[in-house]
Amino acid sequence: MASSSGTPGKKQLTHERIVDTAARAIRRAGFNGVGVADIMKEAGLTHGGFYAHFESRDALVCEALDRAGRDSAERLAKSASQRRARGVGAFQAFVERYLSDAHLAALESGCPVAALASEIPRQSREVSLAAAQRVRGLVAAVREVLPSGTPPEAAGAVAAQLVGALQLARALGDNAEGKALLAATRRSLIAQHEAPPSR
Amino acid sequence: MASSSGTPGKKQLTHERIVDTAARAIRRAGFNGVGVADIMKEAGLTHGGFYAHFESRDALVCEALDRAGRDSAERLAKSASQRRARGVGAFQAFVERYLSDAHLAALESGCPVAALASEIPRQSREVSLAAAQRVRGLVAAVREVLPSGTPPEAAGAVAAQLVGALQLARALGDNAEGKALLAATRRSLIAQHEAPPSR
DNA sequence: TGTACATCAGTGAACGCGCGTTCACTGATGTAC
DNA sequence: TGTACATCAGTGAACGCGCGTTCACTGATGTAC
Repeated sequence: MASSSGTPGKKQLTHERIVDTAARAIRRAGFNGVGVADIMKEAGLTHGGFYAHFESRDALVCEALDRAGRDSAERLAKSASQRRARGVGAFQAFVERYLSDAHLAALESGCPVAALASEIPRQSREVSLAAAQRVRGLVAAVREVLPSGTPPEAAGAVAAQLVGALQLARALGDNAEGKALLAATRRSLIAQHEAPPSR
Repeated sequence: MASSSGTPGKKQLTHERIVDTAARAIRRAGFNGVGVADIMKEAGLTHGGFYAHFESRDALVCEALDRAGRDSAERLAKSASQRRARGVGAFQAFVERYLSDAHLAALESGCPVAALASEIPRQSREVSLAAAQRVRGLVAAVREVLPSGTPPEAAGAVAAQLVGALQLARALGDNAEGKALLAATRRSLIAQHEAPPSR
């Protein structure tokens, strides 16, 4: 009998590897842009074993969304906290990292909401519910860094601007045009929510 | 010999009907969510005749993007001008219509950028170039209604917020939660760009 | 300690299905004389 | 004016391909006695 809790076990490790691979793959290629066989191959397996790990492709996609959300939030928090250590406010640090040129280029390891948003309403109920949770997670993350004095309802509008800017910039291309849109959005957001005038 | 310019001719009429059908279909179902046969059927034809009208599926998608952009811009302008006739400023009218509950529900006839943005970087070169043009068109439309005094570079950031809000609201569902996000974004945008204090 | 058996993770061929694209054909319309 | 023929828009069967899913099987590991 394997350990039911505690250490992972071989199958669990494989399971996590598949989820991790899928989390990157769906951000890179879209919900329907990559097949079960591709994901398994990328994880170093053959496709036949897939259904020993997941009930369906959709079930994997749901797990992959969770993983992508957690993963991206972690990276973002880490990178933003480095910025805060240099005296930048929490909100500004978050915005500067979310709307960074690095995030523009990092589709595959970036925010899954930005990578997939317009496809969400077209997914199965199961998948779109999991994706809606990622949206709520992003809005909550924004709410936590809003400057004091900003009403918490503003979080949704800010999240919208973050997600939209990354998407429009990516649609324009990872070039001067896209980067200019990102930069303009950074400036707009930070100016709008800057600390009350020091006087 | 048919009229080379002027009146349409039967084939051209059919062509336009296919493009129109496709313009709605790709907004509803995504770039890859609807097949050639489905579109032809919806246009009242069989799929065999498709390649007499278009060189490839991608070629149709490009035409459909143009059509969707023009179509949506027209609706929006019309609806916003009605609002302006009642004394609302151009910027506010535009924002209120773009972020209306009606637009939230009208995926199929709404802004193609909001309907498709996150899929754009994954399309063929041909299609993603056509889609980037739609993004530029939207930014230009925003620029035209920016209140005087707002720097034109702000247009990209505003467009990002418009697109992002519609997408997040749709991801949350056409319900109270989605509508609340839309409403919060309307307020945020209008408050931020309101006419200079009347004094 | 050694043998026999059960379990388990993963393999690879096969299924039914829908896709984009091609092509030989049909029926209606227009033109030549 | 009437006949013969060319053109044209659209039809429907067929192609090769990739997908999600199923399943009989294999080889390694663990357990019983």
